[in-house]
Amino acid sequence: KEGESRASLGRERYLERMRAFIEATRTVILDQQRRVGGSCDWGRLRFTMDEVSARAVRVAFLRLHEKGLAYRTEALVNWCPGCRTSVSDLEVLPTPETGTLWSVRYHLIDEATGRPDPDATLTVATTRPETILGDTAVAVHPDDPRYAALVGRRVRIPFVERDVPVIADAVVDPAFGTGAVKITPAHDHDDNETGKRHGLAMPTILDDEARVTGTGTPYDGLDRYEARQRIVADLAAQGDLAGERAHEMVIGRCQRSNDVVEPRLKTQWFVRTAPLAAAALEATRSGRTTILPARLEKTWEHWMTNIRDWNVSRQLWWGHRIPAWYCPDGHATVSAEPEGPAACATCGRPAAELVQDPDIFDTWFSSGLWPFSTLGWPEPTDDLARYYPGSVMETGYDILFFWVARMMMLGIELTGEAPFHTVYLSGLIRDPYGQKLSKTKGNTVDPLDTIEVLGADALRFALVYGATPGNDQRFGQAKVENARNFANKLWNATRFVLGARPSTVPDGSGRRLPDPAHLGPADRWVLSRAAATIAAVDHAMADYNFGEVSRLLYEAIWSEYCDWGLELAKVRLADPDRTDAEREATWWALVDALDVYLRLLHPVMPFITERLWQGLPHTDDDPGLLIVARWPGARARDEAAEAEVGALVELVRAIRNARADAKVEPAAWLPLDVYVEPSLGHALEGLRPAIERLARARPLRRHLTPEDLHGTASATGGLTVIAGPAEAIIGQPAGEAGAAGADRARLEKELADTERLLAAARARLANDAFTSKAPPAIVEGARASEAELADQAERLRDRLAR
RNA sequence: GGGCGAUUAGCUCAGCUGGUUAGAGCGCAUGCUUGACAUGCAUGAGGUCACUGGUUCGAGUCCAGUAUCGCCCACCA
Repeated sequence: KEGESRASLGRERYLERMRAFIEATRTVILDQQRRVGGSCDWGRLRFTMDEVSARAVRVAFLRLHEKGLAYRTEALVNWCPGCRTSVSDLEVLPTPETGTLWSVRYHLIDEATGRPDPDATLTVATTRPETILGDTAVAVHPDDPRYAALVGRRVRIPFVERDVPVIADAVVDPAFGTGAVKITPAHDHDDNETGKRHGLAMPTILDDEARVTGTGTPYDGLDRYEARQRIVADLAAQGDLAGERAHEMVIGRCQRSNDVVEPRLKTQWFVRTAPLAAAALEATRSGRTTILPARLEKTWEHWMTNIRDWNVSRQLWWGHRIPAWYCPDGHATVSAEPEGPAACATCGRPAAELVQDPDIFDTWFSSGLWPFSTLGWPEPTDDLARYYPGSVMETGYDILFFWVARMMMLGIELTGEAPFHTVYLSGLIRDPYGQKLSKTKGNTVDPLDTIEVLGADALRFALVYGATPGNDQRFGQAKVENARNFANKLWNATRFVLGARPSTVPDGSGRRLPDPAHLGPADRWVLSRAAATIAAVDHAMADYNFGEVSRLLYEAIWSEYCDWGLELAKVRLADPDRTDAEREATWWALVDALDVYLRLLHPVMPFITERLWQGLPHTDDDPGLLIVARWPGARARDEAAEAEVGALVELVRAIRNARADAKVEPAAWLPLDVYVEPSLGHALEGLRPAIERLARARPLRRHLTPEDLHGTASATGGLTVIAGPAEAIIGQPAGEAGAAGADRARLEKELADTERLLAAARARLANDAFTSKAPPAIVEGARASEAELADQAERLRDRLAR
């Protein structure tokens, strides 16, 4: 609630609030579930706070501690004064800001008198003057001639009146500021390292809320920023402020509270990451775990090789409490038992005298155990044996380090096996303007709102459709609408198929496969395209290319199955010349292909495919639920049928183009005749009714021969169409003249295009380098293409000559 | 400072190991109450694949460099 914080509530009321929150969340989820239907076993869906995973956390920590991989020490940690807790390196966000760089004069100590020399000064540059109070040295670069003589001398720190040495350290950049750096080992990561190298004292001068403390100066009790102002003013007053200027810098802010993080010395628990990271690296390098996309493996390598020890202590209240108990002498005992150890492991003091660490674990510590703690680890449960290690971890690349890295490190250490063989990293969803979704910007999308309007399948399909591994995608309503339209298309296609059942197939009859003996070319084409789609989808799936999977299915279902398959089937089903057996075969082919598509699409659109699939005829051994139905196996394609229908598609498209070009009334049914080259003639002959229907033409009583094919169009004022191995003449409706000229112009343009391509093809083939160096298959393809173009050009010329 | 990604149609994006004329959706234009679907159908316009150079018979694709945008990592006070 607004205005309530961990600090204002106190521990008990805080925890009470949190429990209430979780209960409320649970109510919402249950309510959703009730609306959607289905059931949920709450016994198996537990928050990680419950006793099962709590035990996993304690045991994990105990094991790490026993191996010396968890240790407690005073070290510099990132401290958020707002949250009053330490945070991990990853939770500190570097934020560019304009600050001030002040130059401050420190007075050198006159070695003779032991007093500061009023005239001899060393000027240091700092963005944080308040930390002067914690300075224990001034550092210069060892090779800096300006300061060579000063190394080893002492300067006086103002206000605290402390004398500190001038030291030489290569960390100093002589070109920055004055080339002299004040060293505050307790409040800066660099300075801390320098301090350790030189054995400097590390006085802490800021308390938990970032107020100055323990300096013995009047600044004690002031907030850090107030102290900064006062110190700058006081330095100026006493003439020791040498200058100030604006300075672009990067400041660390707390991911949660946005407060400026202060490095502080704290006694905390750490996990030694070097050996864990080495094992995680070994897993990826050996290929036992693969990171996708592969380029992110580089990032992973870099991070894992530069990782620092992990501070796991948090001074928060909601979380797994660290299972360490301390005796009055400060000995730490780690125990996996909830009530703690019976006695101090070091000195044997009884449990009654021990006090548990008040801190809790970093949330990613327990999350890092998730792949096995959820399966009952450390108990050797059946679930663990069966489901660990897992297979694929899918998550956004933004938590590769936060979560995946921790799961890998802890998983390998505690179970001996990497928790998954593949890490698939998806991109992030951005808003339509490319902005990162964020609550503060208010550009977040509630999926439930989208689902309410356009459906869960549409949302899911849209997200998968746009996904390329590791690449962000902009997300807008339009994409979901397109996916919704696709769902609608699928729905209607299924409705059509079910409604087109031949009367000779009894309602409710079991599933049958189409009888090959009675299939027409269009039917064989439908089945062949389904076979091709199975292969393509399998291939894309194996590559984790889910975007490609959805694109393949969209294309196959909409542009092939619906646009041509169903249209061709309509003709055949309505054709009085076909036998019942043929109509049945056609229908069963439609059902079969639809069944395949629904199965393939199910992972991407689970709800609608399930619903539609259940309405299809089934065999006795179908499970009745698509979600557990078999994935389609590989099938043979029918090259001949694909060529035949391919030619049909080409011809029909050409006819439609010609009609559109000539602006023939769409409603006009033109007389049509088709001449097909003998090689394909027979099959297209069988598809004649389909061509007529799809081209909106009606049959001519007399079929044309090659001889009178030429001449008919101009004679009748009709249109000539030449497409691949087929030619067609469509006649003008009576009373409409003038198309002959348009027909001629169109054919001339087509001839020009064809000749341009033909010239290019011939030039390529005339190039010896091409024919000698290109692979034979490519050259063959070029030859075939050249022949085809030459033929086409020849026919167009012939046509125009008459 | 280091590393990585992106740059393809007006917009959002595909384009797998280089191979004939570079694709989709949306948008746009024209026309359609086609007995599954107007959440649809048909047809069309629209691209020097950021730039420069290189490798190759052949480059959106490979290499080098440049520019712009973005992300990650990093101890410049």
